Amino acid sequence: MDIRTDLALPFGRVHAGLVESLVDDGGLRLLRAARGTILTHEGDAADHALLLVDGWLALSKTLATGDRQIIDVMLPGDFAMVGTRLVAVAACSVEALSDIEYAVIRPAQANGPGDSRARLREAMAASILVTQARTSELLLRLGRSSAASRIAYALLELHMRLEALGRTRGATFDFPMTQEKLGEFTGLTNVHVCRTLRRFERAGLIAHPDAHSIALTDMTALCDIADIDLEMLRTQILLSRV
Amino acid sequence: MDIRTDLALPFGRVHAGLVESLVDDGGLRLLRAARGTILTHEGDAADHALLLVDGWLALSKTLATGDRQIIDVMLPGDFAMVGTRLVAVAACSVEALSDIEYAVIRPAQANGPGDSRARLREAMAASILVTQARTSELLLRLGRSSAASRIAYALLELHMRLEALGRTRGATFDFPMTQEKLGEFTGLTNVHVCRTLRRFERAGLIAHPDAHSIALTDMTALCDIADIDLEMLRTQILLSRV
DNA sequence: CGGTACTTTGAGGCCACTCAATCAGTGTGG
DNA sequence: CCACACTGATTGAGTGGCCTCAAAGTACCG
Repeated sequence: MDIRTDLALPFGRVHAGLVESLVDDGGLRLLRAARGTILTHEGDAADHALLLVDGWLALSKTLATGDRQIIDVMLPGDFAMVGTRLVAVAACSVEALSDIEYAVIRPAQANGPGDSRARLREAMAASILVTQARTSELLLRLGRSSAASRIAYALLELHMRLEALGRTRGATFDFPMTQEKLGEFTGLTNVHVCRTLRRFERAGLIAHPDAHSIALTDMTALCDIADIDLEMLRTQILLSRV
Repeated sequence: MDIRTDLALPFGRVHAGLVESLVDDGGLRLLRAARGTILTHEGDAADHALLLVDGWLALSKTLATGDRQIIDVMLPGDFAMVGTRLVAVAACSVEALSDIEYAVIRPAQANGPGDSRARLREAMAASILVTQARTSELLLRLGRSSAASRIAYALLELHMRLEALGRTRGATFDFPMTQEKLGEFTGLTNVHVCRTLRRFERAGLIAHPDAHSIALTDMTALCDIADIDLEMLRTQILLSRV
């Protein structure tokens, strides 16, 4: 299946085929990276954006103590502003959570003339706003919610976003993150993530069809734990009110 | 608010006198609100932005349980995207932390022609990026830092931003937030904020010249606790490397 | 088949929370 | 001018959620 045509979905406005037309322009070149690759270290010189075409990717920040926090998980079709012209330094590290396919977007490319460039700018702007909404929501959870609530929220958010991309099989989806990474995302230790997931599993809220998949078997209960209004989440976090 | 075409390309400096020239244009009207006023509730219909001219203002989100998290504190000169044309619903509540003076910016106004409008769009785009940087940094702290570290960080960030505005007297500045609000900002209870502040005060890290001011009397120690690189913070969070 | 990365489970400890009482400051109406 | 209400700060006692440390267990891969 060709992911690239799905790019339009989360925004409702970006036309299918955006990536193809940009590639055809000679403006974008698709790159690959293996799981675990760190594309950018925070603090590196950077004034570009990334377009993730396939796979999962994490934006994270690190304290001097070495503790890391994932700021946002990017899924296929998402943009990330790694650096800007104004501050040409990467604010976050960028790490591949799975094998990925992506493109680097340089300022000159986004600023170029032509219809496909204009659509690219629109898609980037929309993505920035959605990223901000997701980050705010995560901030709320980290500040105010229990471990169970945060993990339930993370799972539900990812399921919902993947569903909009057509990458779920019912309540089941591929989940390339380790418990360690899920801990970095939810502000917990890998040990406590494990305990919480096992608890969910014993309670019948989730299941592990195989090692790299997860199934949300009782989404109502999970929503309850996560303190989520699904409809609200869909419009605000996903922009999928089309 | 249609900033989409501008968002892609950041973006010059905000010129002094921007507000004045906009007001003179008749495009903006200055409004006032008293401390404690909630300008917008999250979920309200909204497609406008705010420009804070004077005072402090908080953007916050609330869980169904009633727990609130302040996402960002706005200081004079800051913009907040309350809603966008794409998602015409307020993602955050907007509350005055002090008596404030502000202006509402409607999409038509920001999109208008003229040099001052163009500068307004630039300033808004820059402000969005800086807000995102601040939010990410806060997220890192909420996920990974102790109470003392978070509070030290909050105080240092606010001092630094106020200093850039010329609103500090050395290490001292007016601080209109209650301990309750500081707790909402740092993800702590008012009780624990109190304990931590008293501990700082006894250790000589901060002082209370009067009821509504605070002095950071040992900034080096505070930076140490907050795990901050001051220079890094200045460039990334403040954009003041000029 | 050894090595490595990841998961799982137990034991124990600490940080921040809750509940609760007191104190200080500020404004308000009689 | 004082009594009262109300908001906010302070401090104590006790609890619990999540962390740390540690040891097995499991899956994958060369």
